[in-house]
Amino acid sequence: MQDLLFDFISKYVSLTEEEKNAILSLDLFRSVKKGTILLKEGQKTEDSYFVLKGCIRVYYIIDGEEKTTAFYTELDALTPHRVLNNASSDYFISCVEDSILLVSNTDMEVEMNSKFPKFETMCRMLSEELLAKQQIDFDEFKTSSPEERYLNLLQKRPDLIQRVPQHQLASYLGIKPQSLSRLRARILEKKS
Amino acid sequence: MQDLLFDFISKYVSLTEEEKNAILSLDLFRSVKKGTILLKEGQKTEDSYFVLKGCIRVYYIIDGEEKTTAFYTELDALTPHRVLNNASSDYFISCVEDSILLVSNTDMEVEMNSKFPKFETMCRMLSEELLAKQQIDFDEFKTSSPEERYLNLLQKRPDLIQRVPQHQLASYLGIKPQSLSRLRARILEKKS
DNA sequence: ATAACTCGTTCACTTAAGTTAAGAAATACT
DNA sequence: AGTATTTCTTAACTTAAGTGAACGAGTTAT
Repeated sequence: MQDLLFDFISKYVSLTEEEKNAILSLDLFRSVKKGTILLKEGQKTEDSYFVLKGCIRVYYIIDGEEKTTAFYTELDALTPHRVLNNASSDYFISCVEDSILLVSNTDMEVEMNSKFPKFETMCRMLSEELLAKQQIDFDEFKTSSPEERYLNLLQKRPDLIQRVPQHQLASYLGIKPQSLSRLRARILEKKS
Repeated sequence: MQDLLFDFISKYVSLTEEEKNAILSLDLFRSVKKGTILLKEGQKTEDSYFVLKGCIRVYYIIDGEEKTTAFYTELDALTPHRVLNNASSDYFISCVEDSILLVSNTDMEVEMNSKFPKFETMCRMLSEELLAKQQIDFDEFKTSSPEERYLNLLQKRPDLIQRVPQHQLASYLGIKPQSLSRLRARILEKKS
């Protein structure tokens, strides 16, 4: 499990054994049961999550309805929004499956950043990469229809469609569960 | 114009006069005429833009149609996607108005990052902030209808609706120009 | 000044998503 | 096992967005 982490880090910077031990000594690994709510609406957590195994999701409750906006699976990093001024747009983070996560908080990061410049370099590279990826995802979302989004997801993250409830997937695609069912039936019809 | 830049930077790190001069000596300021295309589909520019005055937009051409996905105005930073493997999703950057931009490239950034740790800290903080903001924007987009998106935009960036052509705004909202016209008519009707 | 183009709006029609409701299938509960 | 709950699908109807076409206003070009 630790190897997964260090392999990931090695894509950005190379660590010495001492640095690896420094990270391990922070004791960041955490096992989380399916259904656990990591962050409730209104709470102000500064924790960041890195998924080693499993799946977590971000959702809002708007007019009493759950709206899922993101899924994070193996080797995905979730950095919180840290909503600045607007209090209304609060969200939840919950565990879709039993998962193994790496949990860090801001204080820890600030300390690591000042202690090891390497760490700051990695954080910069990682956020730049996440920003770029998210820009592409956002652009794709804007420029395609729900049906195209579904087909796109089928290509890029086929596992998600299996491991995640349909109604959560639906709002992730920006539609209602009923529309997703219909949309899938439509696609099957076209194929035949 | 330089003050705008240094005021912006001062939100993240404090610079000495020497550091300020180092930045100025890079000669990054650039005046750009309305309609200028800064990046053409297929080109591989590593330039980043920071808008001091004016407005630039990002768009794709899909099936012969322009799809605008982003507008950057005063004090917005545009970092390129640097599409990794997928060549098909290429985009354009063009000038909506006569603008004054700050243009930097990757080489420059790499040099500055290694020379001044402060600069790297600023870049990290900036990307983290941009990432968080974009996550919120993306979530809002996913969880709202075209009409809600328009009303939302009216609140948050009322200037955009004035300074940008309607058909560009439409695709930015994820709809066709005709739908935007209709939607606006609908809203006016409701008010009366 | 006229012609060509772009831009925004409107209309009629088509298509797809939202809504409400009902029922089947799978899961969790005790 | 049997009940309750959640999840998924289907259907009928409503609402809104997509499409194709037409029109006037404003802009650009010649």
